[in-house]
Amino acid sequence: MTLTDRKKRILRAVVETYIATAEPVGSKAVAELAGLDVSTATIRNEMADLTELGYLEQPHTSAGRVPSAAGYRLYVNELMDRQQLTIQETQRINEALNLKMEELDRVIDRAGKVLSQISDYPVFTMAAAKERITVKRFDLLMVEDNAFIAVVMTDNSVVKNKLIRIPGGLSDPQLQMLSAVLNSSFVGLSREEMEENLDKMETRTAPGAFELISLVVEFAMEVLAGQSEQKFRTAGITHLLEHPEYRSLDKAKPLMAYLSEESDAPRLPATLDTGKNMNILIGPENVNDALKDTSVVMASYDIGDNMRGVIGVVGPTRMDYAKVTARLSYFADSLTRMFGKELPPPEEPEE
Amino acid sequence: MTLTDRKKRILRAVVETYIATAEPVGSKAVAELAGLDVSTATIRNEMADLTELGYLEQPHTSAGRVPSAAGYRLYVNELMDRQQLTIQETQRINEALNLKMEELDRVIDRAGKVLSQISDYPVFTMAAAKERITVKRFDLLMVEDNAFIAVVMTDNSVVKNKLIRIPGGLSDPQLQMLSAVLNSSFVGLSREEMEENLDKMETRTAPGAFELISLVVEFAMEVLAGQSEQKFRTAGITHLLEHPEYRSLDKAKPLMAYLSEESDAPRLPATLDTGKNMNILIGPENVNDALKDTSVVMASYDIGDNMRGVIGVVGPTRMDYAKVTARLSYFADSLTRMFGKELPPPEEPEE
DNA sequence: TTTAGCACTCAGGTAATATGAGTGCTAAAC
DNA sequence: GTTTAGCACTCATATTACCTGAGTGCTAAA
Repeated sequence: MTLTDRKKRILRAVVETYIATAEPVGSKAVAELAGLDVSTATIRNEMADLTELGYLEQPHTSAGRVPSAAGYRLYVNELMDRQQLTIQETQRINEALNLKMEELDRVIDRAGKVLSQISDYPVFTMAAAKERITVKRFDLLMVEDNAFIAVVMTDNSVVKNKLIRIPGGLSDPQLQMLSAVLNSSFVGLSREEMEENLDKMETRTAPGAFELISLVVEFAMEVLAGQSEQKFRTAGITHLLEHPEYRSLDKAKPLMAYLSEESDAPRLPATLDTGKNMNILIGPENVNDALKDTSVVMASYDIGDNMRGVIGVVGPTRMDYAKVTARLSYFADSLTRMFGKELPPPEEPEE
Repeated sequence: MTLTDRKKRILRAVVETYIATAEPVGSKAVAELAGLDVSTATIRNEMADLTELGYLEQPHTSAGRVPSAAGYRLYVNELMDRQQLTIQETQRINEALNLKMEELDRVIDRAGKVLSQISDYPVFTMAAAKERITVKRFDLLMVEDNAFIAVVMTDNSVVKNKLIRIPGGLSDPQLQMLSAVLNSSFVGLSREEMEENLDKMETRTAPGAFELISLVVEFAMEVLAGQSEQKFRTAGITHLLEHPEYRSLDKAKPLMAYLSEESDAPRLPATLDTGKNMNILIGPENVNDALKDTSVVMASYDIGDNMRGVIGVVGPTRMDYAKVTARLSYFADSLTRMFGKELPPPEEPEE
């Protein structure tokens, strides 16, 4: 059972004016906006039907209509126009991403900030390794007599280092020995495997040597843990306060606390339909309690070989989905392209 | 001209009850609280005097009194009791700081988060190099044939690395040559000096070699820049919303935007009296516009040899100064001690 | 110098009332 | 069957008037 064309146009008009005004929409406003050339009474009848069908809701008897979650869903799936970005916006995005010589984390942070600015909603980002990562190689560099730098390179080309001090001092041959052990016994192992291996080694190695080895291996394990850990970051949370649904602090506080990682609730995408590269979760579709009255639009992108990132926009259910999805998908494509995947070039907006 | 003892006790009572209740304080409340055994009429006379002198203010004729900035100042300087921390709090702080194996940034972040939790106000942190820093040493490690890792160590013992790809590939002798040039010509130089040196070198070096050199030197310059840059971070900004002065969003928004680095205003401590290690700025004493109705309590601490950090608490002028200063000074001492300075052990609170 | 007493002020709460946008329903028109 | 004009009804919100009470300053007596 699909809706008549007229019902769809009316629903669309309701959703769009409600998104714009945040006030319940009456039959008169729809009559003017939907361009249907029928009277308000007809519209009222249609709106009554739509309410019956569960696409609209009525805050109280004598008020206009407001879209329900199902109404937004239908709008997002079928009714919404694809928006074009302005040239300024695409330039802004490209500038933000085209800075070279930056670390991955900083690029992602910057991306979140810019997306937040051009969408006027808070933005979150996450990045994590897709699968098992291992150490590809260890390097040790002597510094003075009582310290060395351990350099660990993972198979997703992340390089981390740490300055390790040894009170007793260390000779050059000792260092080479250490390096040999590390590179022969701990390369190609996952975090868990490293731990096992270290345990086995403990009994059949001289205590002094073992201590050295475990210092470096523990650092490597940390690096691996850091790679598979989900790094949740946010930008622009104060944009929340611009929307009337968060004018009351009781509403705003929990969500802001959640986003700024002051609450311990699990981080966002419990559900991420990996088939599609753009996901929209509307209000109650969110599993997480803090997000029940909130919509989330998110996209995923690939980082290098073995990592995957998610970038998403958070806002009231009355979110400007058309605007947000357009900007977000451009962003996600740009990020993927930037990290090396070849994609067809994005449609450039016309002058 | 100093105030009579009675006036001081009255002022103190007003400040403390106003801090606790956020409501203008009347003569009756003061009579009960200040323990002075005089009538409310007497108190009224004294409060009229204090208003005359500029220590108190009256929102409107028939309301109680509220401390002025000068009133808070006097309270902070002379009247305030030193608070003791509870054992739980000191344990909390120590736990938060005693995690080894963490990077500096993460320790500071964690410190901000915990301070915010135990003080119920937003917290900011900054860290920056005190003076000129230079590169102490370059190391280059070959990775496969067309890439190497550049490891840069600065004289404040920070080590950073970067994976550099060279499309053409690079031989081992070439790499050793590069390392020799870097270590002989760019060690001990500041960022600016490096830049000069690089310019000079351009004319009298083979283009291919120069390109390689500048790739690494530019990375080193970035590292140095990152060290002297002020890293401004915040934690717990949503605590703002718990205080009635920020119940209205018009008040809360600009300050939150400022703190979450969404505004471009210059970061905090324009004034940091480096003589003392604890600074309190009350309302209009803040130069920055976004902080005009806000108080800032901050402390500085030393990080290793050549760096200095600032950690501070932001809140309404009606801030619980006694509570905040006690916690903050314990924190700053702990941080300094943690980074190696020997200090007399802090007074442990009694059971 | 302190205190009791008193008239005065004024922000904030409560209740009463008005407004008007929007509805559903009916009956006539198309 | 569909559409529309008309009308009575609903109810959130704005407006207004009024009341309350905490707190004040001042005066005159202790």
